[in-house]
Amino acid sequence: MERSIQQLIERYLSVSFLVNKRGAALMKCELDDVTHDQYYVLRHIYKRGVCTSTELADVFAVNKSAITAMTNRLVEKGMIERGRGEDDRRIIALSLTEKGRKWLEETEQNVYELVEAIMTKLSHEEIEQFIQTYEKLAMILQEMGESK
Amino acid sequence: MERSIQQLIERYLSVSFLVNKRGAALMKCELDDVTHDQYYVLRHIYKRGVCTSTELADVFAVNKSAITAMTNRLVEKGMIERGRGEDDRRIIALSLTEKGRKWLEETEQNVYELVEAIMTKLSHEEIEQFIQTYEKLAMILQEMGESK
DNA sequence: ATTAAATAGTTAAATAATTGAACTATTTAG
DNA sequence: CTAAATAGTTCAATTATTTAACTATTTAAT
Repeated sequence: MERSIQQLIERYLSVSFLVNKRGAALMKCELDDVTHDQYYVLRHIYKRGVCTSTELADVFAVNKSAITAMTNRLVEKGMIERGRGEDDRRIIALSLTEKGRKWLEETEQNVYELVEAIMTKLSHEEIEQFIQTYEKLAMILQEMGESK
Repeated sequence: MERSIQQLIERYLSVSFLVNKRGAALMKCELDDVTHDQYYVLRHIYKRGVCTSTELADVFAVNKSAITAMTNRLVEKGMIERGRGEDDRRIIALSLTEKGRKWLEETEQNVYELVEAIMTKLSHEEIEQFIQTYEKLAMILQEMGESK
């Protein structure tokens, strides 16, 4: 393997790990009762309107039983609710409760301010370029996941 | 908050979550018995030669007791060992066993190949720029974590 | 020099995330 | 119309994590 590539990989492994851990730790401060993963479940349902366990399991790249456990906790907390599908009765539609929607909208404000405080230390172009590359990586990973 | 910034934040939250989850899922395939977090503990000790619980807790941004639990498992697996410090007897130096060192060196090969397969779908300059920005973010997060 | 405060690490109890296998209920296809 | 596929749950086990209480050791203040 080429030496310069190897160094890039080494740097990537170290820095991605660091940023994820520290980023999650900072975000946790804004999320009172809700965990980091639960926050992303709520976000996804909010953006979709309704969604299914299977869809969440695909997005999160985990087993469906992990989603069952997480959604159980969110139902207990009164943040989401389950509704049977009309046409296909195997499907259970997950949606935010009023409480869940309100909580998310308020919390998004705080999270946005946190991320903004970090991002604005970089130039607009640098952020834009960074996110574009990140999105390319997301697509590459998606393809690799599907092909397996 | 400015609208374009808000969109960047939204994109960042979505994509960073996706890449982390899917990246971790892909990496797990290479790590047989060892978990994702344990792999990074081993990596950190390998790079440092020896290190302490407190140092790991700082790097991972978790409590020291979380580190105790993780290192216990790694000791059970025969990957690392604990050694009392000579000068300060409170300190316990963590180091890789021969087995741990060999396992890590072999596994790094596979992980590197995995990351390389992803990276080489982007241009060298794009990766370099991406990692540089990532490293800036890491520094910003570090400062924010310290000031709190 | 002795005591009080700080530091390094562990233990224990609780919660959360995750996997894998076995299971129920429903739908689709041969 | 039965067999296979799909959607979701349950259960048992493992891992990661937090918080509070604890032990052992070192540093600092009087």
